[in-house]
Amino acid sequence: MINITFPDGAVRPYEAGVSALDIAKSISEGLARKVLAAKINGEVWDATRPIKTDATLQLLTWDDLEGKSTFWHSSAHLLAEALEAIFPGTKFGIGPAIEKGFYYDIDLGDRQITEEDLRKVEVKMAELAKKASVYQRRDVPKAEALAYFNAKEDPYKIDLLQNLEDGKITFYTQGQFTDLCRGPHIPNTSFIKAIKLTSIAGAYWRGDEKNKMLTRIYGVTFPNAKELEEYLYLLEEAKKRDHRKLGKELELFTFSEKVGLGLPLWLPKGAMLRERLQAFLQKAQMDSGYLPVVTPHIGSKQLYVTSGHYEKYGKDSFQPIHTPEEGEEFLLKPMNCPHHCEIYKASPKSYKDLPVRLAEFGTVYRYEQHGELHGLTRVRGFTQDDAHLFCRPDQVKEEFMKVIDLVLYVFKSLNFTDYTAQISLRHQTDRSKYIGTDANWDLAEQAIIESAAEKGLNTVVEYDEAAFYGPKLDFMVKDALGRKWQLGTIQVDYNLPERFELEYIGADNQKHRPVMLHRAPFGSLERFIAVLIEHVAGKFPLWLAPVQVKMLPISDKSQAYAEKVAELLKKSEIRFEIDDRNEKIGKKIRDTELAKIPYMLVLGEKEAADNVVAVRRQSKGDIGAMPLEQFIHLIQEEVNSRIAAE
RNA sequence: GCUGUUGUAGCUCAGGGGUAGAGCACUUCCUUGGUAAGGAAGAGGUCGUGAGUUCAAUUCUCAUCAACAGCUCCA
Repeated sequence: MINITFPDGAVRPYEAGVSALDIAKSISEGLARKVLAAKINGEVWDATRPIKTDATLQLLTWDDLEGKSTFWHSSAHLLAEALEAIFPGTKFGIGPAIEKGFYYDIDLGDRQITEEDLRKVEVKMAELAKKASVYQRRDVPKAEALAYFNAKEDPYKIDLLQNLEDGKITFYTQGQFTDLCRGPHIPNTSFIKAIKLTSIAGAYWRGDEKNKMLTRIYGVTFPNAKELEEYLYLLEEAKKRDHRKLGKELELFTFSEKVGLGLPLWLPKGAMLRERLQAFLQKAQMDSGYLPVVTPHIGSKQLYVTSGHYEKYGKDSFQPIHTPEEGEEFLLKPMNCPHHCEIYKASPKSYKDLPVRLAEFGTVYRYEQHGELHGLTRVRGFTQDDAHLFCRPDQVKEEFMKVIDLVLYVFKSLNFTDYTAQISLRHQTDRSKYIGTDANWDLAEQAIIESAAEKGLNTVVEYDEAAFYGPKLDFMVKDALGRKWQLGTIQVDYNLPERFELEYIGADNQKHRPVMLHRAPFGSLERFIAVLIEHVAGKFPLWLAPVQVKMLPISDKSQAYAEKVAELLKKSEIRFEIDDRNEKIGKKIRDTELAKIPYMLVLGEKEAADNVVAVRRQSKGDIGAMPLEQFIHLIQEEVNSRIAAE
């Protein structure tokens, strides 16, 4: 008999050789039907694999991340089985689970696969899934494995086998298909109820462009049809919310080939949105003791040689700007921090002056690879809501906490309620690649961990993810469609104070080196606005909406009244437009609704006579007539409370 | 940067070896209309750019640029 420890701490005896599935059955049949895999002593196993020693057990279902990835990995095998049935002789690369689904890289020889073929493959997969083929695990000696794939003439699997140790090789077979695979897999194919092959793409073998290009088929599967429907709905919704599409429709920004790739042009409405966001953060920063600074868009190359950025990124960046003066070279600034270091140095600092918090909406230029440019999320010129905090080592934690507060305030104000924080620390053992003393690193890492804990953040710790110059905390937010985006970041830096020889005079009258914190709650305005557009589907909260109110005169008889109302709105700093086109009211309302403008005022002779405005709220409809003062009050209330749209 | 797909009016798109079409937007006129599309007329395009094949290229071929998707990258 062996002892199995359950997640709740309960320990129960079982026959040696029992499987997780057997154990699930002993609890309830319903549970057994849901089990996809199991975590045995922290390792994910097949639910059917015999357990021979004492172990801790956690059953994995569709609700667990590992359950899902096992499910999708098994689906990749099902895809392979279907492909082999339809296209005999297909060579297989790798077929892993990914964040949302799975893919399989295949070599079809001279054959081309089309979208229509995918539909056929889906049908075949569904047919094979119904057979409830068991995923059979088998240990295979290396020689036998090589012989198998030699016979199958599959060069990719042979390539994979070269790197595997004899005695640790396993095959999985389901139905007619056998694959080299570490596993684990779901009990049988019948769990896969809903199948969607989403796209075909090229991908190099082992991700190396020197290798052959394989065909990659992406897919996603679900344990029931409803989840697939939801997934398809989200895909469609994501398409509708795409910031590139909405940016064009709502006249927020554009690009011009003449101006250059990845260099966004902000249209008046987009610029208004940007300025509202900046004003919002500026106010919050002012309240938190930040000092605004302004620095130029270029800087001497020497500045970046000093900072070390030139050495690290110089070749891959915009090349230096030359001047008529021989030997002078300038760089478009890729970062604001070196400039800010020089501002810090402009006057001697006492320990009493610290922390010094320098803030700037600094526009930086980075030569992103051509293929990486994407809407506003990856551009070559963008504005960081940057700030650098210069503090004493003993102030790091307190400053960190304050920055966390600021970031959370920003998220809350913009209605991002679901976020996690990733703490990126040094490699656990290898410390060779980091700059700064161990004592300072320990201090900073502790500071981050403690502040995150004290703020009650939902955190993930990642080792070996720190920058060479210091540990960091990144905020990942989930948008309204559940997609994750990395936004704000807080980083500790020991490198730049060293390189720029920053100092302060301590209470001991000795020179000391300050610690620097980089932080950006938005990250970049471009990227943040892109995420915001998709999060709110273009329906900005009133406090950000480029146009808050659209006035719709019923006919030109009401034009004068609209202009009178306009005067008063202007005095109250409300952003409005008048639709004075020769159109009927229904048409004006429709166009304004589609432009996602929060409020409409329908103004006719009736309103003029009663001295009121007839208010209509975007996507809610008519909310009745009221005196103008009351409407203005309503707007101001909504702006001040930063209520989210809808 | 690599691979694939695409490039026709401001936008969304149809077409196709004999120099172009729709809807929306725009202009003018009629209409002065009450809570999601009133009517008519008009204007607007070297069919991404360059070269080749052809009597003839926007259409076919090649190159190039850009967008999109994927891969690699991101201070």
